[in-house]
Amino acid sequence: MTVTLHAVRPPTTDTDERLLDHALTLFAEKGYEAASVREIIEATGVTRPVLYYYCSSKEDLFKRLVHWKHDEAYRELGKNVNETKGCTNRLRAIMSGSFAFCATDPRVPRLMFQTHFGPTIPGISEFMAEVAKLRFMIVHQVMQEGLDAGELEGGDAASLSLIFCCIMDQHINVLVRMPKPRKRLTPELADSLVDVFLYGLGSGKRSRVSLPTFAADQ
Amino acid sequence: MTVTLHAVRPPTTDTDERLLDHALTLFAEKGYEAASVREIIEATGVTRPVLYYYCSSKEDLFKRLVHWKHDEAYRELGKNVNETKGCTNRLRAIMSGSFAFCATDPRVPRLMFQTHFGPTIPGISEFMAEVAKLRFMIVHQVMQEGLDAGELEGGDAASLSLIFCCIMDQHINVLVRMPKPRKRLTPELADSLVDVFLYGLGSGKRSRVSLPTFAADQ
DNA sequence: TCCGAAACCTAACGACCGTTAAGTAGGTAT
DNA sequence: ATACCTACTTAACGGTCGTTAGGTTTCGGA
Repeated sequence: MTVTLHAVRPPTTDTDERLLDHALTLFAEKGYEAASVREIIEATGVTRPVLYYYCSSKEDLFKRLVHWKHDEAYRELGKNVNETKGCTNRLRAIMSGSFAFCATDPRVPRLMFQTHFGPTIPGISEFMAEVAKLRFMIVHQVMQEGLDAGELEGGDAASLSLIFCCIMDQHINVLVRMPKPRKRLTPELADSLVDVFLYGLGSGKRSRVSLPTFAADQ
Repeated sequence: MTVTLHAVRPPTTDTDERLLDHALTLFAEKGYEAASVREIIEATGVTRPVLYYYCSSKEDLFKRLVHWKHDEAYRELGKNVNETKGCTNRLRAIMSGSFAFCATDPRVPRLMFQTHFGPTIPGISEFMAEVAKLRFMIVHQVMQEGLDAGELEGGDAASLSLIFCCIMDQHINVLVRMPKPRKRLTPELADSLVDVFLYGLGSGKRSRVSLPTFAADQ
């Protein structure tokens, strides 16, 4: 049981895709546990065994859905970052690119974050941690380059990445739950938040920040 | 149904308190929905009607528990802030005070954040939003004072509070899920994160940050 | 000594959950 | 025509959930 399917299986038929899409809507709205397969198949307009015809279980349905949407976002983000030069610009690309993707379909970040930050669900939480790690590594690499190039200072790449992701993810997480997230997750806000990350919000004389080392173990 | 009990009802008997404490453990570990009343009463060593003797429902059990622990933290935090003068020092007091409280009993932040950021649960999510707002208002007031005193600049009090809470809450949320959170949520890290908030992590010349206005409506 | 409230028990209730056994319509290759 | 695969159907299965009806013990006050 709970065999991880590493192979990505995008939707094959129209019914299949509608099933995944309605699953996205309901999972994003009520969470993995609270959204029942009965609701999903009812919204899609099919019967229950149809779902089990395309997916081996509810867990498999969820993973197919996340893979489907995540790969889309991940490909786009990676491309944007590679086309950009310099740490600051790359951070802006990550932040505004993520904002843009989340603004186009708020269901995706709603599902991602509430599953990632919500209660532990056996089989699901580990999967989401893996998915989140992929995105974190992009940020981590940009931070390391920024430190090596002398554009950043004050801590190791892991600490800096954590702070950056705190600001980015929580803004998405909070704003996407408010009305009209499209009006809130703007490129202007993204650029300003990168500025906050780089220069802070104090009016006083610039001080040298020195974060404690981030210990992965212990 | 779902009548909000505004009156706080702290534990009355030993059994009552043990019930709330084991509920905290299980809610923090598995989440509100996944932790069943059967598990809670089993861990406590009583039978099911005992739970319904002290609480009118599972939802009431949860709210009593959150009130119990939150009031404790809230009183302590408010006292620490009032004893401190100056925006920077107050922010340090909030951050390190929150870190200290969360380090003493990681179950509390685990329950708080996973319920607040997790999937919407009717009756519970609204309650948690109210609870979270109390803490946010403390931060908001300190930010407003900092702006008025000229210690802060670059945005309105709501935007600044959101950024500060992003950094603080997500660090708690992430670190409290890792092993030995007591070793991670240190006063040193708290002070450093306040420095990051004030001065940023860029090595370049100080730039003036200007966040877009935070619109509560629209 | 009797009473009643507080603190507990046993034993079910109905509702919903994820899942599946078994069968069928429709197209396609042999 | 027949065998076969895909895409679906009806109708249940066993399990867990939150909750409660109704009875028992304990014990301080009248």
